[in-house]
Amino acid sequence: MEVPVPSKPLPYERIANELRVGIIDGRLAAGAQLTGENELMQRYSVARETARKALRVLRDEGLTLTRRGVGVFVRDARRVSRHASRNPAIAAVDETSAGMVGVEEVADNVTAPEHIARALGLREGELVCRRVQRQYAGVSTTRRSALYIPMGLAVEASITELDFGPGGAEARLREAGHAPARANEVIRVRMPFRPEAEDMRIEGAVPIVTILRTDYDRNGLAVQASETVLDGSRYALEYDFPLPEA
Amino acid sequence: MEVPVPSKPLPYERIANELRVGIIDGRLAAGAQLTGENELMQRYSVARETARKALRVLRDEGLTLTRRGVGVFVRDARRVSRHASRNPAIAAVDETSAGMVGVEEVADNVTAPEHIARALGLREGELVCRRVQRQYAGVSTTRRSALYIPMGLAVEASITELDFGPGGAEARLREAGHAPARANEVIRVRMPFRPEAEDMRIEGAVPIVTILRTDYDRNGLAVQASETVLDGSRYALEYDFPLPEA
DNA sequence: CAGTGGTCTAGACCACTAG
DNA sequence: TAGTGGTCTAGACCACTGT
Repeated sequence: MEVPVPSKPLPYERIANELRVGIIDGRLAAGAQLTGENELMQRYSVARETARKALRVLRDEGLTLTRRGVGVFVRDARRVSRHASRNPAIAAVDETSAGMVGVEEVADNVTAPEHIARALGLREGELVCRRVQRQYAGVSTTRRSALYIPMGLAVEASITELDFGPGGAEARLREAGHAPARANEVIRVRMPFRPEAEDMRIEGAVPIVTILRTDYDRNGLAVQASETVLDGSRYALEYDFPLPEA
Repeated sequence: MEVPVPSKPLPYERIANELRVGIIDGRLAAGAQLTGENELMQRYSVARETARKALRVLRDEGLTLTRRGVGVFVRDARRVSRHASRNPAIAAVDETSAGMVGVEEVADNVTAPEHIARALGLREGELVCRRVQRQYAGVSTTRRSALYIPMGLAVEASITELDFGPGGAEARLREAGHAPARANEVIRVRMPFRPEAEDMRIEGAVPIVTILRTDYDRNGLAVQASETVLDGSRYALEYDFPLPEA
């Protein structure tokens, strides 16, 4: 191990460390307010930017959440489970956040984006029926998703713009004999870009999870593909799957 | 929409935006060096900290990687696929990174941590056989994992410390009639803590993925549980699973 | 209004890397 | 040694929030 011993922590590191243990060991519970910049400056005899830097470390670790003009607070680390095999995958909408919860939804027909075309086995430029959803929980968006169905199938299953009918696209596909029998999901994780974070009203340093899902009917035909973006701090993703024999 | 128009971007935002589009549209390819602090100061007539702040935005978005004394560079966004149903789940070790690749491994017997005991259906304080792995790719650790097997099963399957035999624990369990038949995985995403990031030699703002996996034999007995920590920027996780009839 | 965090400056010193 | 990024200071002004 050529790891150099941490020797003497820098001022901002020392402050960050002390605050962090307070959070992790529970002395500072979720929602609790941290010592502010001004008091940190006095208590540790450091300059403004140094106190700020310490607080920035914690925010970058996703431990805190900053409210301008108010203060710095410990984040709520609770998560909602998303079980991929279930329908709907997200059973309960985030109960942790007070305030209104809802889903915004629009539908239209577009030419399939490249990666969606690939997932659905379509040729470039083919039409798909698209439904875009946006889920709110409290003040922030917790989920954004786009569902794509090949145009031919959509027509066959009587799926039209603006109205997927009772039970959603699932039910229509089922009625048309294309009930989804198995699915594939590809998960990617990354940090949101700044404009994106604002759009999703993501606060602090929170990773984003993107899920590209493809559903197949019992004949192996790709019947729908969806792309979902989740606030990574609010979900736990769960999968159940069989293992191959050999 | 009550979203206020961005009006006039702040100096640091403007700099960050210009650099970002350069990266996203490909003018600045992976590995390319960005304009440094000093030149940004002159080119935009801003102070040190302002130029630094612009660069920090990109680093926080996981787009760049900073090498002290050298410069700021565009990250390589390529990922390795981890297919949960396959064995091993990670087919190819990161081909993108030159340099040595390897796995460090130690095994011992310990009392099961609480969440592992829960996953394996053990009572608190029961013994498990543990194997800890650490995978390197180039300079950085790309994976850390701990595998737990109930002591009783480990004995039955002739799994001992320091030597899991050819084919690993899988093969031993199989021979003992406890071949894993299905698995459950729970995925969580978060930002690494500072000490943790140093330990994993994670550079820049990169989310971490933790996977808690439990394998069951055909009788539904939990035969092994594992906890894996991945550098979220380097992997794409893939799942294939059947969907329920109803 | 007082208190909070957000941005910015000008200048200093340090640590690391390469040629 | 020259050039890079990392830390820190002291002070300024702004924007937002609550009372």
